[in-house]
Amino acid sequence: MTSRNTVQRTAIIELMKSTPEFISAQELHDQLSSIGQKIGLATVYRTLTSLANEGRLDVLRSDSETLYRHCDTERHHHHIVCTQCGRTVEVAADQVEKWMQEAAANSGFIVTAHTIEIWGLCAQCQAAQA
Amino acid sequence: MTSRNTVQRTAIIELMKSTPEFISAQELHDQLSSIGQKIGLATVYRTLTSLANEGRLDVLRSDSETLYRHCDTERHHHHIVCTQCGRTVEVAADQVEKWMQEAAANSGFIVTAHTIEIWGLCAQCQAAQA
DNA sequence: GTACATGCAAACTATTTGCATGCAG
DNA sequence: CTGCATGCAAATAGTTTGCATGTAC
Repeated sequence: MTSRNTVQRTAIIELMKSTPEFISAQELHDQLSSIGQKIGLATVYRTLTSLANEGRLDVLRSDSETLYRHCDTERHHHHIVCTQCGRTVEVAADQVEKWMQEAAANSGFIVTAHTIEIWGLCAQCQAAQA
Repeated sequence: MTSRNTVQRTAIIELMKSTPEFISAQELHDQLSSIGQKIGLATVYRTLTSLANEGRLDVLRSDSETLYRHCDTERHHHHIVCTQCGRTVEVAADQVEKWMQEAAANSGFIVTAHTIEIWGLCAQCQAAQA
């Protein structure tokens, strides 16, 4: 459960902390390489998986790849992603969360995990399209 | 937009209609093969993708693979999947749908697509676990 | 000193694509 | 007959893994 404090792991954690958007393992690896941080792609994958398991990263399964983002442990939220420009905004999740629990309870289920992904058009792109 | 009426396409549609759970392209291919239906894996992928685009199949992105299920076009709904036994129940989505539109509107977004995936424990598996 | 983390390359999985052939319309 | 659908095999993309080496503790 306690992971070792290696240069690579630290570099990943720091970069994730300063990255507000979701990012793929490959992008992360590219960025680290471009700033001179020598690190193997496999290590990036291993570390991201480990951090996600520890709950330190949010995971988003996009089209064909897995995206990670520094997790704001304070509050749980979801995102709306603009399919045109990629702009992302957060959405508080309290209401849905409650709805889910209730809906599940109706069928005798207990909710243990969930993902909500919302795509749409942001104001700018709506205007651009008109 | 109008697809041709081939034996393979028909076979896939029929099998999907009689399959209540979500199923992967590979499983579908296996089943068709096992009942003597000769069909290429690539065709299964192509047809499933096409049917999903036409809105005739629901798509669920599971762990590392994509699952498809015959779509009940009547009403839009989501699912709760038991992580233990795989049992699946449907959940009407009206409320969440509305919540999403509102939440999006607050940020100037228009919702164009969404996925909601809920995992949990069904009554049976809760009991088995206790 | 010892076990766990890393790097590299090879392996793997799910899916996609190029191209020649078949069959629906 | 004409073009889209198919089958096969090879290609691809993202991710995982085996193994030798490095290093945190």
